[in-house]
Amino acid sequence: MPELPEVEHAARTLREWLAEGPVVRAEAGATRIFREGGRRLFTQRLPGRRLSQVERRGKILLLHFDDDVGLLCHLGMTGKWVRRPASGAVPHSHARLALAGGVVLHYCDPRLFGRIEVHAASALSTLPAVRALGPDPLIDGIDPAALRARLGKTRRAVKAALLDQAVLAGVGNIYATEALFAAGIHPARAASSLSKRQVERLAASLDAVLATALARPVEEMAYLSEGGWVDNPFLVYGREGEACPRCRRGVIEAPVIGGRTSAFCARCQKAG
DNA sequence: TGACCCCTGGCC
DNA sequence: GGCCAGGGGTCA
Repeated sequence: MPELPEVEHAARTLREWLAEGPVVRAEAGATRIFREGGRRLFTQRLPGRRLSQVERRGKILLLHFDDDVGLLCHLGMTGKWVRRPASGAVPHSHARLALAGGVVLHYCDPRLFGRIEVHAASALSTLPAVRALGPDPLIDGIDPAALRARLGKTRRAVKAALLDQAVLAGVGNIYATEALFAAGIHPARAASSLSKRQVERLAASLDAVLATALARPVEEMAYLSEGGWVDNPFLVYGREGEACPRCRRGVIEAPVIGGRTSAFCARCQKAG
């Protein structure tokens, strides 16, 4: 999926699109995107509602509508919202919001790993899935001391720990990989073994990597392009076998850590 | 804490 | 035809 920068972009886009007018019709396919009862609530509660706010917490989108109607949307791996000027066939469209004026917003998700839930808008921020999230780098900032406290609790690989949404909300496989490279930390290092200085470097690297991604033009955001990105914008992610862009002498290795493909330069990122 | 599973599509 | 994929949930 989309990680924090891509979900933030989705939030900004939805904010813009939903300002065009109230929902006049809501349709939903019988897919597991909706958990029990969610599909019926979606089609019944959304019509007539006007958006008041779009929040992003980590990789979770929270849409607030009037009359206390709320949506929680997680894009999973391949979920995205697309806007079409009129109704018509859109591949993998599982939910639709037709707006006054004829525009239709489609939630498309080929792999069906995403989810949409209907809740009271006033209850969105206290949902268990939201409360379980750690600090959000964009909203709360990354406090090195707090990050160190959380990483210090586990001997898991630091790469795996960074993917834990209770540690930092919104960081995913790509940006964890890139930040560890920027900080010169081996992804398999035990999280609790990092020094104060290393965690400070990691916090700064996470900040920088996410800021760079947020500043990237929309059309270059990886998850938006149809067949992957045209030019891989990352330094080590997806570059197995290439020369290290920093030292030029190491070769990028791509081991699986914590069940996900990582990438690092063994010369720049010592196992310690 | 790691293995496995959920799905489909794109690429080699 | 097999392998891989940015998500997370569950189970032992």
